[in-house]
Amino acid sequence: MDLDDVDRHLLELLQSDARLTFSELGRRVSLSAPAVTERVRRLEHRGVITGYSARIDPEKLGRPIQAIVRVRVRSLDGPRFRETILPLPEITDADHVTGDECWQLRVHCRTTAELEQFVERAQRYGETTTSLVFSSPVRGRGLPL
Amino acid sequence: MDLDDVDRHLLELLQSDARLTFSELGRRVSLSAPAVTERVRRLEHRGVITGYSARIDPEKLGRPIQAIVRVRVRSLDGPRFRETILPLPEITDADHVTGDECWQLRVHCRTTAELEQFVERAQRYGETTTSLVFSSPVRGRGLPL
DNA sequence: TATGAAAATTACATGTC
DNA sequence: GACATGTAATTTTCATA
Repeated sequence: MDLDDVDRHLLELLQSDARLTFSELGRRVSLSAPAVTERVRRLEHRGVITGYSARIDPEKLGRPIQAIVRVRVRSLDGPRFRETILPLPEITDADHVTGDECWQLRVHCRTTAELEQFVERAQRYGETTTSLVFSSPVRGRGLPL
Repeated sequence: MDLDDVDRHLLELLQSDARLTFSELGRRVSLSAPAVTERVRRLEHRGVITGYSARIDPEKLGRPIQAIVRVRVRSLDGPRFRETILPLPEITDADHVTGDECWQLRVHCRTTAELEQFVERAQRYGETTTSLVFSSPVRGRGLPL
């Protein structure tokens, strides 16, 4: 995926502040704004950059309970699990992984009662293991460039 | 954290595209650009918005191996684990959780050999369980508003 | 590099307590 | 009247052909 040093620099800058203007990016990488715009467009187009998002504190949105729920989904239940569980809005991340606890979900709930209810629903598709998150010292840290 | 409907609307818009201009946000929520700017600044200042970041495809950066590594860190080793493992650049997320597998790490490696090396380093602090990520049907989905 | 658009800043209006 | 929150007008900066 031949990225040159300037591309990598731009990715690094956008990873830490996605709202930097093209002009500002240009200053930081010593290029004109149009040149930067073109590079960023290309990075988007090639799928290197897949989007830009605001990070929001779940607590401030009234969802202080964060948990990681692992589910040993029985193989026949896979499709139904995907259809009914993955769209639930309290899920922010869902990974399909190796091992027999084959799904791993990050959920953000308003209360422990809501978490209990979520786990009960997930349990219809297999055994679950739930860990409450105390803290996340690293969250969405940028990849090295 | 009293957020009104406009705040929620702005958060939703910025969650799905953090590069929208204030003018564009203003159009979408039927408010003037300065009014929107003021609201967004307040949301940032109150810590509701904690930042803006570009999402980048790890594969396109030459890191196709993604894994979730759980570590049963022995309590005395906690501080050293934080100091030496958490800063490793292949980690994008680290959660401290309940249960005896008390740390959960998401790592992105260039090769399985690199993952092996990572796991060996982590193992100095306790037993590990590693799951390779096949796919992540939900990644960083916005919270409901 | 030139243009039209957007951002920052200032001044002023409105509504609520 | 004081405060929060909005609009309007102006200048500077930015996006883009």
